[in-house]
Amino acid sequence: MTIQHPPRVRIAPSPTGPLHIGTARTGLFNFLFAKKLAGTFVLRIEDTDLERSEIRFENDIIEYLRWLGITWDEGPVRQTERLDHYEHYLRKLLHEDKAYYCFCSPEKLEIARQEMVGRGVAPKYAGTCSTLTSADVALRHKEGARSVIRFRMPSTILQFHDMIRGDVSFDTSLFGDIVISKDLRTPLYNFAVVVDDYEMQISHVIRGEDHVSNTPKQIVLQRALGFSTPLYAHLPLILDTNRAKLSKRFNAVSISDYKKTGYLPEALFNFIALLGWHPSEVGTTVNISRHTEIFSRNELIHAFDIERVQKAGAIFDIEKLDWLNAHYIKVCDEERLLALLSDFAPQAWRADPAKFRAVVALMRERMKRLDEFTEYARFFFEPIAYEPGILIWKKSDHDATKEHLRLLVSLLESLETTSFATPALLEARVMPFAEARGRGDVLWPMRVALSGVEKSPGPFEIATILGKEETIQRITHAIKVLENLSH
RNA sequence: GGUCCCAUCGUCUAAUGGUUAGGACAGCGCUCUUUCAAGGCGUAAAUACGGGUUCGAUUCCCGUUGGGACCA
Repeated sequence: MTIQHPPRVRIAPSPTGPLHIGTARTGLFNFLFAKKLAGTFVLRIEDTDLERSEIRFENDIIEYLRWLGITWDEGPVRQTERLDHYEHYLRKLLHEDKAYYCFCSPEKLEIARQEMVGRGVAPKYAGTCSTLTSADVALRHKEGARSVIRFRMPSTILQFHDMIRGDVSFDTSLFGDIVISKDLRTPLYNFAVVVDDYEMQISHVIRGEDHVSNTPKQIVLQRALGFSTPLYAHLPLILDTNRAKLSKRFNAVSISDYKKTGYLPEALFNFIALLGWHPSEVGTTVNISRHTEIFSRNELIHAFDIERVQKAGAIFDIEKLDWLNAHYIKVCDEERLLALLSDFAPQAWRADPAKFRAVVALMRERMKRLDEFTEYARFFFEPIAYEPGILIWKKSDHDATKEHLRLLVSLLESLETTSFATPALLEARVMPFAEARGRGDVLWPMRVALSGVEKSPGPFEIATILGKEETIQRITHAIKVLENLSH
């Protein structure tokens, strides 16, 4: 397919909840599509549901879209600021008798619906009010009767082309006369979308698969209004591990949650882009190694092709996200990482900036998420407590361990402070002793004495950060602990 | 229930009529090693099923099964 003009695309989230991973994905694909083709990306806030829309959610959506690096060129445009436009087209449809007022009560409609479902028929409006004259309508309105506006659904087999799935067709007679607006100032979703997409000159509608059945309704509306029809692409859904639409009951679905647990935006961006899409191995100018899935923002933009997106839903696999995140933490700019960690490390840990920096440099290699830093790095900054038993290496015993630590302390005391400058330097000084007594016999208790945990970076890395004084103090303490244990 | 959509390793996917069905994550093994990670090397693992079309189907068509979405 060739695209002649730069496309105009949009995302249209409802501010009824924080930015959801699915909305972010739709936004991301629209963004990639627009950037690739030098098009325009519009952000539209669909806030016509006054009951559920909240400004804090709109702010959250905007904040986290930006955080992810999904930027738009126009907007945000709010539907509540466009009520005049909807009213204009509503009046036009009413005037042309393509829409009509319906006075049927919800109770009666519900009874009719139940009856049709009982017969195994697709429930649809019977058209009771479709024959009302304008005089009837005027009278009912004068009496104060409540009404909605329905669209006269034409009966046709409507076919449209989907950029991802190919041709899709629906029998519109199954829809019945749908409600398009509660009143002249309260348009419903399918109607408002049609007006907005037309007026904003949206050329490609890229949205979730949950909207496929709305598409024929919208196309019929476009035709009634004399609007052109954009091209459609319905993205497969992101699935939970139980293969159902991602739900907040089982997983974190808000982007803000991912930020809070320490995922980097570029990791999420990279990961989400690969959920349901993958660059072609050939035919692209981007250098895509066959052995990596780490792609920069620009690589993703250049390689993006909407027609290559998968048709089937994709399960959200957090393990892969973790792996990507670990990678991005490793290659993150140091100053930026230090700043990012401010949300995860107590202020007191920064009392000695050089020490904090050294700890970060060491721990960044083993973190999958930023929030792990809080736990992994704690022993560098706070008093440690541990089960005395873990000081003893599996192949050693209590007395030997105590003896090794005593000798180690005197060795360390004899060293110049400069020996603690780098792990390599310290290692050169201590290793001969460790070799003589058995590496594990010395290194294991040394490391545990310094860290208080069974799993940690190496003893020399820790000791050089702690410094000579603190190192000796912790080992001395460990010896005391062992002595108390034997009594 | 009706309508629509979908189906390659556990997961994300590559291969659009001809490949020993490739990669990534996770797993497992080895290596490194004082521990845990990381790294390096290696390994296991898939075309849902049944019919066609074709010299040849992961690939095209039909059906079955399974899954999902939407409408309620």
